[in-house]
Amino acid sequence: MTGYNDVLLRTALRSIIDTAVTQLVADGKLPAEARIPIEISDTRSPDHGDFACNFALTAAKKSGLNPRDLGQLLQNQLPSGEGHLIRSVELAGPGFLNFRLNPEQVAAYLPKILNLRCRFMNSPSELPKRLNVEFVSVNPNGPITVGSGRGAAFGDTLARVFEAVGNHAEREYYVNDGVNSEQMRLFAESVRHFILLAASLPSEFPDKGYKGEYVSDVADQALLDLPEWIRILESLESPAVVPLLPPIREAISDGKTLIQALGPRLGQVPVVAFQIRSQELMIKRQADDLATFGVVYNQWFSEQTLHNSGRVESALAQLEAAGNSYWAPKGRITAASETAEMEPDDEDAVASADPTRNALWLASTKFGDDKDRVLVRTDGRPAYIAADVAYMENKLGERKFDKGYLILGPDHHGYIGRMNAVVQALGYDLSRFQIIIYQLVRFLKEGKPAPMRKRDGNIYELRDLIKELGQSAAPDASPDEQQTTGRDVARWFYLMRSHETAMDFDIDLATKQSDENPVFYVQYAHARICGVIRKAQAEGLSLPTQLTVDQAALLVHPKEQTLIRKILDLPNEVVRCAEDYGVHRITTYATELARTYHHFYDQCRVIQPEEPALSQARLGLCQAARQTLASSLELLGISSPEKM
RNA sequence: GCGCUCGUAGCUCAGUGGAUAGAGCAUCAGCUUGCGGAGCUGAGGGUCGUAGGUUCGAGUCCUAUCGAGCGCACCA
Repeated sequence: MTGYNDVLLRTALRSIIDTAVTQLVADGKLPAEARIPIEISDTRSPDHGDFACNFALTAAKKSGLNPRDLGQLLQNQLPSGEGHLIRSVELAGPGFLNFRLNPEQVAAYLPKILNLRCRFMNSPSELPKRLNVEFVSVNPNGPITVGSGRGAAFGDTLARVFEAVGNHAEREYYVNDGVNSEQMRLFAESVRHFILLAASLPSEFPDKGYKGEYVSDVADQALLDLPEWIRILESLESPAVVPLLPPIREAISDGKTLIQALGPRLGQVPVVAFQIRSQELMIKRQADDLATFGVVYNQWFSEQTLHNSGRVESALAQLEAAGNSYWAPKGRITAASETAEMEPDDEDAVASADPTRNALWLASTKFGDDKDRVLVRTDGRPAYIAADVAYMENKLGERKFDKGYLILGPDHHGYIGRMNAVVQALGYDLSRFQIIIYQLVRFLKEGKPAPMRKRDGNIYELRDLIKELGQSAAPDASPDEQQTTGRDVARWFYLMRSHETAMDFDIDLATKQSDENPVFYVQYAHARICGVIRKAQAEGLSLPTQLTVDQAALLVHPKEQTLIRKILDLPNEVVRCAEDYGVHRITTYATELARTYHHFYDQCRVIQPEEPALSQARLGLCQAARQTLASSLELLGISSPEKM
């Protein structure tokens, strides 16, 4: 079985050097401490060769030699010259070893790449892991905003990267649908207000209610789908709603709306019914928007099911049994490094005197959190974090994921301490849980920050951004094509920067100058290759899906060599991304690969009837470049057009 | 006040402890009787916020400091 490690040029070099060092140690020329991990790096300029190694510098002290002498020793030990991967080794500067490779040896990797097709494969030495990536998870009382877009693009691409290196990655969305949520009730009351208004019934807009356009959208939609109302009202099992059922049933066959069905009796529909229906509609809207963005979840996990199934209760019992929670009055300060003693007010004094008004606390300071957290409030209702405890137990215990990742926005970094504490309080190793925080993305319109805050009635939604980018970048395209283009541009812009950096997204620039967009530069390279392949086939050349080593050995032109080496680097980049989550490097890589191809194209004519063998070899190189570009774009969730 | 994150070219940002700090956009100058010019070549542009420290070597690691953003609920 061929794994990606077998096609890594760097891996081969590393192993050659490692073997040489091992031999030197065995011969007693180096102490055993000199055996350190080998690093292969790019050279700064072609004058320095193809690859460099800093072994002599890093291992000098441990070997008791000066770097130049150590470099000399290693240089003499390395196999090089005709027939070897390494043609020559140079000792340079303070002790770098610079390698020049034999071109035909490099070209021999091309057939391996072609055999792999577009797929990465798991390294045979490691078992695939079951990973869970939770991201976006905004409450079902608002749409997917352009702010959440960064988390959506990042989380989805990270999952793709995990899969590319051979793991199973499940994308998960946690739905905060707890029926006791005050925010959700307020959202339901807002929707209800719009519906009563539409029915010309008296209604007052709730205090601090939700105003955005999407709220009235949800209200409009809620009026249709009468069977859903039947289902919800029946599930309430309340005698009060029984009289409402017949008129709704009747209206279904007449094709009427809820208003026409109930008229003034609309006011008798309980708020909880509005809460369930508006929540369902909001979740569907979120799922639709994310699907448009290329993000499809394996699991929409409902918080309420944790309460209904008793999992919250049992998780809390588990904490208590482990001694990681305790009952104590309100306002108790438990931080170990205490500076400001809080004076209990009168109400606290009453609570302290009355044990029935104690709250259940998570002893999270035991696990490094800066304060203990309330699990169950003094009124007996579970706090939000109680469901989190059950959810974490469900992920790591019940569903047994090897590792859970939680992607959060910059406003949530306060969660790190408490969530890490929850994991440990449940008895799990912290290595099975990782929170990744992405930084703020600020949208500029006409040079000013574009408003996108929830509940200000002026929400900038992800769907708007996709539409806007698609229309301006492809004004003559069909709506479907515009949507794809908008998605491609948006995902690229979100992903081209490190998730650790706060970035500005200048919408005017992204729309006006979309022709100059780097995503088109990369996609154009792919389309150009497809054009060359089409032309070659029209001229009777066959597209090689396989090359022999002898055929590939013709590819010794510097631009061909650079292109092959760049192609071989993708697995290396992907592995790094899986390790440190820096998925933005894929965009950098794709841009570099596209540029390297354009350079090759400029100097190496592919289709040359008088040179059939070379044409075939170059066509094989084109195919490998096309595969690799398409793989990179696929990791980013961006399309690889064959024509533009 | 405590905590997290970030300060790199005019702008937006890359940058595995390594050699002369890079790309895109913007500015300027060039390239085509040939496979897609949405391309290629070149030029200008930098006190890597500041000051110490660690080491053979620091944009990168540590400390301090200045500046910016965000978070510090019996909300979810």
